[in-house]
Amino acid sequence: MKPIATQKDVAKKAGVSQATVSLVLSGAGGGSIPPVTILKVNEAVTALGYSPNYMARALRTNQTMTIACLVPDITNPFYPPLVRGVQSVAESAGYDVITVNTDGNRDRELHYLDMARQGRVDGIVGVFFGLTIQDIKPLTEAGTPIVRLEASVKTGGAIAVDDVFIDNYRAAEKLTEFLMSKGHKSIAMIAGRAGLRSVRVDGYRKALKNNGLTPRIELADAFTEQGGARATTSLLNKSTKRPTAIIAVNDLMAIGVMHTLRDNNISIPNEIAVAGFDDIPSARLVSPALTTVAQFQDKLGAEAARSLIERLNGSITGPGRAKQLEYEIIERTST
Amino acid sequence: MKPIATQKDVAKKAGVSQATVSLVLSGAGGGSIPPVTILKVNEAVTALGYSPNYMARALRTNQTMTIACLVPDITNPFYPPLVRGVQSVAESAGYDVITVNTDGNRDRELHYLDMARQGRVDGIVGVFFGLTIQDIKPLTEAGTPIVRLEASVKTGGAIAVDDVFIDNYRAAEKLTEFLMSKGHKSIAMIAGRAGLRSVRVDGYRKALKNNGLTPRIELADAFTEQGGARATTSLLNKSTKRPTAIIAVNDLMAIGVMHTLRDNNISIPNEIAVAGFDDIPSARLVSPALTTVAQFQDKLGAEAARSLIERLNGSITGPGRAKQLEYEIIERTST
DNA sequence: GCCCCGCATTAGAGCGCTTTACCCGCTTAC
DNA sequence: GTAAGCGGGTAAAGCGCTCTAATGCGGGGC
Repeated sequence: MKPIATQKDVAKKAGVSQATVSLVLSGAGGGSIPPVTILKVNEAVTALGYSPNYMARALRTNQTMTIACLVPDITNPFYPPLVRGVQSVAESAGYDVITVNTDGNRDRELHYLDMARQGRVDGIVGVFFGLTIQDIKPLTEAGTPIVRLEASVKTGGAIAVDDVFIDNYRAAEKLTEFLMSKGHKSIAMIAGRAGLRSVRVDGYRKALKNNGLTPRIELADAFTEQGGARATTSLLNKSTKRPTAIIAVNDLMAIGVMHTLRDNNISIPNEIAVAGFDDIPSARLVSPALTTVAQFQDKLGAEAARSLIERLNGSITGPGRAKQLEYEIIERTST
Repeated sequence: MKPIATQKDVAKKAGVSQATVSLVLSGAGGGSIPPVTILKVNEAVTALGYSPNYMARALRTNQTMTIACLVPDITNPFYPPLVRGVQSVAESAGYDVITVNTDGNRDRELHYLDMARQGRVDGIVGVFFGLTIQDIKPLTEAGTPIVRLEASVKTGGAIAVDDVFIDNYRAAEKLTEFLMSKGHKSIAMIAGRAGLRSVRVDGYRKALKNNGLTPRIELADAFTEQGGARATTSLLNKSTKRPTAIIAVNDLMAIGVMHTLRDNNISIPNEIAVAGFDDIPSARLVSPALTTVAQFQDKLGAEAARSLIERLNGSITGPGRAKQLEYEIIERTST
């Protein structure tokens, strides 16, 4: 078990002081260090295989060059591209990313916020389900930037929290309008009980109302394929006339809808059209391929990381900014 | 911008020395601290909202309570469950997890190995494509445990590197045998050029050879749906007789195979049966549902994390262990 | 010959924490 | 009467690094 070399070891080997080693390595000598010294130090560094102790540096400089990325659940196919987006931007700015799963649970979200208070990360970008602006405020006041990823218009206002969002209200409205433009007059929605999906329900409602149609909302017990399937069964069992189109608040549920319809020998899209949200990879793979609203999660993550880094390097200060990203309705064969 | 409270601040507020605060908080007083002092300190802690500085503690103790998890690409649906498995075990042992994408690139893998040399993480669990045991050796000698996730039998031997693997050689053999038991005599395989998949090809070869059948391997240009689709087109265009079954080395490619077959009006599984590897979520969702080999990535990750933690807390030392995990052939309607 | 200046280098403080060694005032054992 | 023991605490060292202030030194100007 051989010990790891420190600057002190390098200094001894190079015949200079430890301070000089630090100066050479950080490049902060301001040009006052002659090439010969630099050479000696570099030789010693490679000879000993020195690499700087991250903790010591972080303690001293109060900078970790690390950011945290909080997501509810990495196994939900919506999030990996988002995480990747964050990572690619962060990395090219020299930051590392710690990704953590919060399960959308407030306590866990708070726990991970604490990472910043402990000086463990320089900033946080995340999808927060349970946290309010009040939870975040103390952190930003202590100088830790935070960027939120949101599913609807939102702003931190005077508080220095940036928001990057996709206007799901409008997206749902547009998707509903799209179906109406295809001639559908009876459009049902499969929704969940909580969370960010409700703005999608609101947008759907709005679109129907504008056209004098009545909404028909079936609540699912989970945001999963099974949840969507069960809700569809219950919808079909109702005595009222079948809708001609069903929108699910996410693709996973929409796929569940499709399975149930197929089990009931209902043809998609001839008898009932189906659409979802998120454009997860499976959406393209099911048959018929699912019409959905792409959210470009990678861009969302990248933009959030960019915002955070602007705050970190101080090129942006002041009150929270809100940045809206694009969505796109991807028309496939399920409608 | 109010400064974050330190132990010094707490000490002042509680009217004790900073050392006492540390003793109380770490619980290391050995019972020699009277309840009244503990109370005073705790009151001061909550009053000031103190939380310990992670970097300072890590510098002092030389322990980060963090492990790194290296995966090639988090957006590949194979990996998120694996990462989750690692995280859940690590977290319950008090460790945090840094997940990084290496793109299967050796330089990036080396770069992230360096995180351990910098004292940034206590240990590493990962899927290494480019690294050899020689790259890893220096680290283990410096006392940093490493656990590798492998796709075939592998062992670090005398070097203290644990391996957790799934015997894909046997898995491929079994899957091929399964198809033969269904009466298939002409079974093709869609493979990729590199990487861990080759043991799957070898297993397939072995099974056919044992039964006097000849392998038929079509190389794809990428381990993706498109790669599988293109390889299938090229396979179908050959003048030789069509196979009655196709195995792809992963599910993504198998789904590509299915699309191409459908485009050519070839019925699955009547004319050609299809099978894959990995049991990604989409495998269940396509139609017909894909027969595949489940690898239980969550268990794989959990087991690896467990191994690593045993090394970290010193309950295991000595040469590398190799642990084999189960796989299971999931029969669905595509065969 | 003396002073001053700039260059190269270094000593040293200190980031916040853990941990060891030790102190103080007392009681108890011999 | 002296030493050892003990409960309750503290001072201080030091983890590896950054960075400021200070040092030594050679040479040019007077």
